[in-house]
Amino acid sequence: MGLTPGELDRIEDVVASRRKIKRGSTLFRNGDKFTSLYAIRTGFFKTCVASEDGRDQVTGFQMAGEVIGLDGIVNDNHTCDAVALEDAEVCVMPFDRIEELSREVNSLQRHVHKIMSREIVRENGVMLLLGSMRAEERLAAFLLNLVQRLHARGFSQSEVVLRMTREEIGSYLGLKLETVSRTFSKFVDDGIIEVKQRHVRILNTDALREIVNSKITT
Amino acid sequence: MGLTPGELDRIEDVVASRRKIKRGSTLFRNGDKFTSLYAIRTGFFKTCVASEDGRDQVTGFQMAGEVIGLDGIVNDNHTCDAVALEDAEVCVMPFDRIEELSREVNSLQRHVHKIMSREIVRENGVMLLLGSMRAEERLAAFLLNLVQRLHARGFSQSEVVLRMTREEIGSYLGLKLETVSRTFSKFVDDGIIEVKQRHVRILNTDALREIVNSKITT
DNA sequence: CGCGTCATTGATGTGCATCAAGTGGTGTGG
DNA sequence: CCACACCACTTGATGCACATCAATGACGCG
Repeated sequence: MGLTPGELDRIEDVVASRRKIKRGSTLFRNGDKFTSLYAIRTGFFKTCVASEDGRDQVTGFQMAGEVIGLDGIVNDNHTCDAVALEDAEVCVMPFDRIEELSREVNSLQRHVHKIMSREIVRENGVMLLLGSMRAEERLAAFLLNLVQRLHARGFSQSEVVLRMTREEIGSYLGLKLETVSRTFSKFVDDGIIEVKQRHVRILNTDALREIVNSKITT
Repeated sequence: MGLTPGELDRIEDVVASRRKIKRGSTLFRNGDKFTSLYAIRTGFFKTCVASEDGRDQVTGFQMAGEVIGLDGIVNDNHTCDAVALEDAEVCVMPFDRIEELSREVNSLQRHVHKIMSREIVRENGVMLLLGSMRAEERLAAFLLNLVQRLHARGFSQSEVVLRMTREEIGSYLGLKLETVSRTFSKFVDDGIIEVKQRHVRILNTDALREIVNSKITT
């Protein structure tokens, strides 16, 4: 990332400790005091927000190398829950330490800004998805995004083991779990993917891509 | 905001110039090189993203005192369009200058982080809206949010002049313009608001609030 | 004054939600 | 080691909220 060895040392300084989170338990919850950002070392998380009346929305799925907790900065309180979907380990990075160090290390400062901006852009994309896409388009976009991120981490481009339930996928995509299930089945019928439980194999990436950007085509 | 006079001087230093934008023209566009953030002095903007196939989604409406351009940081390119919905003026704040100064002025650094985090939290809320609310709930939430922000700027709590078309509201809320129009009409029938063109008067704020958080009630 | 843009309202269609039944995989305790 | 219970998932039948299509009306601007 273009850092001098000296800078690298400083960056490691932002990690105060590590923390293990069991599958199903939360790293932080809505209302919790904000102190730190968390870099995921291993494992898989979802973040979700809830409204007073009990509605619930998954706002993202995060994997190794990604940072969560940015929502807490503005009010010194977290506004969403971060739940581990499998046993996980995170680096705890106290935010005041991050701010302190990023005053000295330009590249760290830059890095922090980019992480936050990237999250804003990602959410813009989700808004586009939720606001204007149909069920098939949403699921296709979801699958493509997932394999792309996994591939960047050295995993297969065509095989995914979903860490989340159909209901969680549905919540993220603004669909009901039955619709998610039916749409998976349709993709299978069309020969685009194979599904066995949570194992998904993508047979035709281009077909998925076509589904995503085509309002007209079935 | 708890700044010393010296710090205040430094903060004004981030403003390189001002720029006027005519109604209907863009402050920046998807693909434009990112150089600066913009603080809105006067006027009203929308930001919108587009997908390759021509789909279009309004991602936010911004008014005086708010900052736009954060989407450009991550890739040094803007990923959305910012369009003035009325004649506007912005402060141009070159981002490298912001980074430079925020290394020296802690409160500025903190401020920048909060602005970005606030945007992330706002978008989380929009995702909840798009993913789980019905048309009436969406529009009620939209109106409440709008008057709340206007009220914080010294305007009426009960009267709004909409700066955007029904279509733009619909795009933001994931609805078609006809649905927005019909929902306005329903609120009028129910005695919750008065509508005359783009002038909206809120007669019963509590009713709007009830609509927002109640999955069950009609 | 006439045209273009924006908004309203009605009639009809459809994509997804909802309700409901059944299957299969997994984990647990007898 | 098997029986049972539980949960996630699939699939079908039906309904509804919103989209779509279409006609008309109200401003505002040149």
